[in-house]
Amino acid sequence: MKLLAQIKQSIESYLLKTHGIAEDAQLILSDLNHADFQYNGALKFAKQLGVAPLKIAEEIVEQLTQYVQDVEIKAVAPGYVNFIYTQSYIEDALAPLVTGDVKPNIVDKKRIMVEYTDPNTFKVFHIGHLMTNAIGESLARLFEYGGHDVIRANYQGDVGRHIAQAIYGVLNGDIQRPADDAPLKEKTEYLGKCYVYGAQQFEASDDAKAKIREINAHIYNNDNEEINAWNQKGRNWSLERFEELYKILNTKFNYYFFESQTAPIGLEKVKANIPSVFVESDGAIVFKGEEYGLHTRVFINKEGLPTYEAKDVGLAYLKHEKEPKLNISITVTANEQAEYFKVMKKAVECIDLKIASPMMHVYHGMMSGPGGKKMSSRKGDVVTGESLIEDAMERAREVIEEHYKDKKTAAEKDAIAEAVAVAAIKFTILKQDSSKNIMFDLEKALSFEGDSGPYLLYTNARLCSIIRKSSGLMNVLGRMFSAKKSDPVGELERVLMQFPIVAERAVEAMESHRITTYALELSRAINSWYGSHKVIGSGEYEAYRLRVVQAAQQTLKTCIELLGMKAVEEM
RNA sequence: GCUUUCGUAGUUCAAUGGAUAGAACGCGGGUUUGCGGUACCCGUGAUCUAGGUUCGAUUCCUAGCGAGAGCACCA
Repeated sequence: MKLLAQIKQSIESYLLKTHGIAEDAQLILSDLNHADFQYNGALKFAKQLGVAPLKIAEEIVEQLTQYVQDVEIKAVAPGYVNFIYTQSYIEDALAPLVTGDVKPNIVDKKRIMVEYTDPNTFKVFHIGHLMTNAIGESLARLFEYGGHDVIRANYQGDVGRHIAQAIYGVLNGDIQRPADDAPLKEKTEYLGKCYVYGAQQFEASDDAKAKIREINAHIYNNDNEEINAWNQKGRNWSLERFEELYKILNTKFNYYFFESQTAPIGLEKVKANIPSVFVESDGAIVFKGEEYGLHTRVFINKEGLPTYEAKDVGLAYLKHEKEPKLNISITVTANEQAEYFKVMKKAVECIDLKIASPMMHVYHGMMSGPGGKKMSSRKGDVVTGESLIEDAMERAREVIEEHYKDKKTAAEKDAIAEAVAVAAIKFTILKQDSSKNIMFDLEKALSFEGDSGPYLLYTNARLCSIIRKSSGLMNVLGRMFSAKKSDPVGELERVLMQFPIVAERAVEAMESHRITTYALELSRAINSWYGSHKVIGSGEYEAYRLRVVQAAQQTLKTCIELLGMKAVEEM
């Protein structure tokens, strides 16, 4: 927003000229009881300059008052500079909010790749994938909103021991195979069961362990027809099923990378850097992280096969080959990989600094159930990402069915139920600082009351309903507006004005939960306003209030979409 | 053991080193002829402990206690 940028710049130039301080003057939100926003630099520099903070604040106010008329500026003890928008400025500022033209003020545009979701063929899509997907997608949307160039990538595991374990299960387990024309979901469930069986046998029996190793070697060498056929078939089933899920989750990717592509590249890069970076140890090729305060990890195992580590080295090269001009290359995973990622990145750095420098790890906490237990895909007995989506949809369908009875077609109701279910799940994941662990309470996530995804959608739908009912008026709003009466600016208008500052900070800090928190606050303000302001039929206030409704709806919709949800107009 | 992340109402979460620590659920009490009550309003209640830095600490530093995660051929 122009005004904010102008104020920021004025403060910066004042500090530089008068006090010789080069400062990135951050304007921050204030408690609405005090002001709309504030600058706290006077408190920060008072000591350093040997001047009373209030005096500096007063000087800043004096400086700014010369240039700026749209806000009231006050210096307040002990040294805050408070800014309060004028009524007329807020009335004017509603217009760009209505059209959605408010964008964060990000100067430094970057090219950013975000890699997220990363499920493995033959395995179920579990809750961790759901989390990574929700977080990665909302980050990507945030970056786009901030004006950055965004590339979405998904790195799917289609080789490795887990496949061998699954195929062992297919060939040796006594598990009912689905028919050729069975739904994809049944097919992938079958593969999941085979994997669980194979993984259990791997631990339980030396004979199975040997056979699985053999199968794994066959996969890498591509030299056994039956194994190849199952590998192909299972891979296709899984990938097609994942696409169904991505669609439900409102995600699309620009690039799909596969471990089968990265493995040979990684193998070659690692081998080419022995012994300068990697060394042989106990029959394996390892990277000694201890020299950098990290730990040692195996990149090529005894059998000469690349591990996850080597494949990730290959992935780094593959990304660079496809997108050589990346400023930032983000990988979103669970925090259990935090230490791993440091070692892997350091190894890539030792090979080629240029490849490693954009690499950045964004990790999220682990999700646990109300019992506090880790949710794992290895033991079988778990809530999966798929089952969670299904449960949520089923619950949402009941409510929607109850609400609409036979007023809408089944397809319409289904679409609404899907949007509500996805919002419920994503909200739970995105409502808090994502690096912390998440306690997932199924009941609470699906609840339609209080802090929840459905609450945001409901608020939006309420506003849409008013807009629909006033469609005739909307067209003439522009010319009616200035001639009619406005309400005194209240909480809702002022919360709306906070959006640019919130969005800017969310983009810079890469923190989607700031959008969630704001969306909740906005929704509360909207519902509260709704209770005390009649819109349609409010006579001379109608035009102004409709504009407030439009600005609020547009802003809330933007928030909902930044979180990767669908802002349905009815629910 | 080492490394790492975290510790805020009864519960689940907020708060660039700044003003009276902000919500939701729960609990108690209210609001309807006005556009969607899946809403709104009022009340209730919290910064793990001990030091330190600072005009000022939930935030930064140190130690302790407690919880999660990682630490060699899985991903």
